[in-house]
Amino acid sequence: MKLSEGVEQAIHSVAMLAGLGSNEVLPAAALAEFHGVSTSYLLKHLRALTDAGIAESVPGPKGGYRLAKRPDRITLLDVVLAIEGPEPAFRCAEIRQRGPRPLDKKFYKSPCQINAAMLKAEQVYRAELRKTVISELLVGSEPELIEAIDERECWFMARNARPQP
Amino acid sequence: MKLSEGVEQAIHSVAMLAGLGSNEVLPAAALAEFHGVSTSYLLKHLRALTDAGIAESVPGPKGGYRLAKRPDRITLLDVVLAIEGPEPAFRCAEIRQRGPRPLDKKFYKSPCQINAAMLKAEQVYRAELRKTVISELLVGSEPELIEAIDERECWFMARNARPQP
DNA sequence: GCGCAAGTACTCGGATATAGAGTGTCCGAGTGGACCGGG
DNA sequence: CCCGGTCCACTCGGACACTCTATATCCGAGTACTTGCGC
Repeated sequence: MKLSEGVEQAIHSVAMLAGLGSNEVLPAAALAEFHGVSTSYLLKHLRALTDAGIAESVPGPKGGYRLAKRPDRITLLDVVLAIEGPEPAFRCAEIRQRGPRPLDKKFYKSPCQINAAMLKAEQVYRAELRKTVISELLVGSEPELIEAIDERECWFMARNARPQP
Repeated sequence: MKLSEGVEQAIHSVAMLAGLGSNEVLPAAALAEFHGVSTSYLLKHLRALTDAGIAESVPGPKGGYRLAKRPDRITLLDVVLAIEGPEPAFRCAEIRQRGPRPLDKKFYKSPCQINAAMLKAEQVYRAELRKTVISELLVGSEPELIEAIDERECWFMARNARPQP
């Protein structure tokens, strides 16, 4: 059980896009440079976010990415599912009916207890992720840290954010 | 985010071992046959369970596996961690400090909000898995199903379970 | 007949190949601005 | 000087290699039973 690194990149990117002014976009290359990751690889995940309706892309020069929804309407779960896919982590392969003398099919209508327990845990997991929205992520604990982060991001935004007509 | 299939095999195997009488063992080959999976691969996971103190192995002819603890003392989380490893699914690579103009090191003492939120969700997930113990898995909803499963398992046990002197 | 010892069959244990998904990269399609020529 | 057309630079989009983990397999170490021999 391991989430792909793309999830971390995607969440950070979404958080960054949340700091954009209205009618501003940020190119994928800038996001990649800011986080020190591969541009082409990040593009793949940004596209996944676009397909999921979280971000939207503007092609051409002066183009880039921006959020498609308000930051307080995007949950961590939305981003995770966009990158990792909607399927649950635990897939019951029904190995209980693969051995010798399998029971009658009618008995396998309801999922086995193991599957139910695992899925229940994952529902709780997802519910917890659903509680956190992107806009919450910006509030840190220490004022100094917030200020430093804001200063750095603003500096970078001023260099890379581009107004969209 | 995908749990390995070994997790499912391990849980089913532990549940099966829970049905053994005292001083009885079940060979890995029998467990593999019952679930229709590869014997050698299941052995790897059974060894992981042994290393984790969940099961114990008896070598030699008439040898096999049995639980090392009472079934009501083994949680689903124990099995999952034994197979998947103790590391959390979300590993923060601290990409926030990899770009240009990184902040002073002192600011990165505390984990970022994203990491905190993801880890919190995983704690909830684990807590939910901890609630379920192996012995609970045997109780199904429909009496007929329980009877049929018991009948099949007893038949298989009679064929493969081996008393240990 | 009894005891002992070597052989054998069966078990788990660890090291070794293979497959698939995650990771990283490249080239092509599309778009907006810039430049140049004509009116 | 103003307008239109062409060219170009920059963006995203999708198709193509590489790498690492999960999967599957094989061979070796150890043990209890079996069997044969000697006493």
